[in-house]
Amino acid sequence: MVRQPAINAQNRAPLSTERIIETALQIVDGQGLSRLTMRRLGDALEVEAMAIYHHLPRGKEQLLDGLVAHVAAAPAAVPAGAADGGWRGALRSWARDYRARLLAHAGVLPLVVTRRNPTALTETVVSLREIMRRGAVTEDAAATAAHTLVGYVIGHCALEVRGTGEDGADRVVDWDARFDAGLDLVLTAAG
Amino acid sequence: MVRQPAINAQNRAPLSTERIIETALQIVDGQGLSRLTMRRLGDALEVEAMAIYHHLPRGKEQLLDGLVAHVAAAPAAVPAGAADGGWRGALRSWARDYRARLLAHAGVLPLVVTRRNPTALTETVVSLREIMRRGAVTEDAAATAAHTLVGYVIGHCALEVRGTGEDGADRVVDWDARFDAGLDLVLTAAG
DNA sequence: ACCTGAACACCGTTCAAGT
DNA sequence: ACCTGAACACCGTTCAAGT
Repeated sequence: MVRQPAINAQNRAPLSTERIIETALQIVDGQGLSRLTMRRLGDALEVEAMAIYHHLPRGKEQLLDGLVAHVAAAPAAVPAGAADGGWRGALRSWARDYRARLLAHAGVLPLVVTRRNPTALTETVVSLREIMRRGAVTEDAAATAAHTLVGYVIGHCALEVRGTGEDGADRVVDWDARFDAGLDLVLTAAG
Repeated sequence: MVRQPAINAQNRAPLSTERIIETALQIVDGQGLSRLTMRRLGDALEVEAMAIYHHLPRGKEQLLDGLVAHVAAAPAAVPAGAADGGWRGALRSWARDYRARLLAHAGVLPLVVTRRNPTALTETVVSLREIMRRGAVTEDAAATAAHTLVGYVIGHCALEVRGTGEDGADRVVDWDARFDAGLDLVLTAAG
């Protein structure tokens, strides 16, 4: 048995920014955003809370920014060649994936919505515009449609996690179907 | 001079739920959501923080719910007769007003997005569906379009306050124009 | 370099007490 | 009925100290 450099004297994996962010996301997903505290995060990492500051000098602000970057940065894949469904199909499947991602981490949605984190959503919007530009959509129309699409996806997810309850208590809303229907409206109008 | 029942012995207007909510909104608009604390709110109301609990027994939770209800509950006006622009025009002007409202109170946007507050958005969604039903849109299409529209408006506002910055540092985005353009896409597709 | 421990200035909330 | 004051169990963060 030679030494294992990834394990320190206390037999624990050493702290890393990535492990901190992932553990924080577990807490948010499991217990909600309000239960994410530096002290609890320290406990989950089996470390004193203050150790976190060594990896995230800006403290909790930086932690929350990291969470947003981790879930909101999901660029769309540019379809290889003339893929089936064309650029609309590529945008549709991106939108479905992105929605699934946001709903899986609904606790961070308020952060995604209002944290001023340029890089996180920027890549995503740029990738959407690129897909449309290749689909021969004019630059202006692509810019508008990209914002419309991202706005729709985020906004609809927000409605879903809130539950608008406009059908009374008993009638159930089929959110999957409703999302797809609204997505069709947006994609049909784009370009 | 007869007695002024609205002024108490300490020469202050008595506390009321409405005055509490409005003062809280002023703090959020002026200093941001993170600076809204019960103690600071008490200071602004010239009262001990604990006095607030007499009017809002559920404490800060109830306070935040009140803020959401105050800014997010804005039903659309049903157009009198066959107004100019028809139902699309009514929805368009509602959307513009609603956006202005959300941007004026951007600090509460994260609360609007994720607080489980049925009544606040429910009235709004119902009023939108009602307008479309009168415009001879089928019930299913109206339900979908209402969610699409509200989702778009909220999501777009979220993008605006974040600032996606996808055009680099110098090129400025005309958010007003972009919102209107996206709104046209959604309204054209609806019905 | 990486982590700890004690300390500071805050939080939200309870509860008994005042008027 | 309405508000106060002290107290409790938490926060995020700084800073000197340990290894």
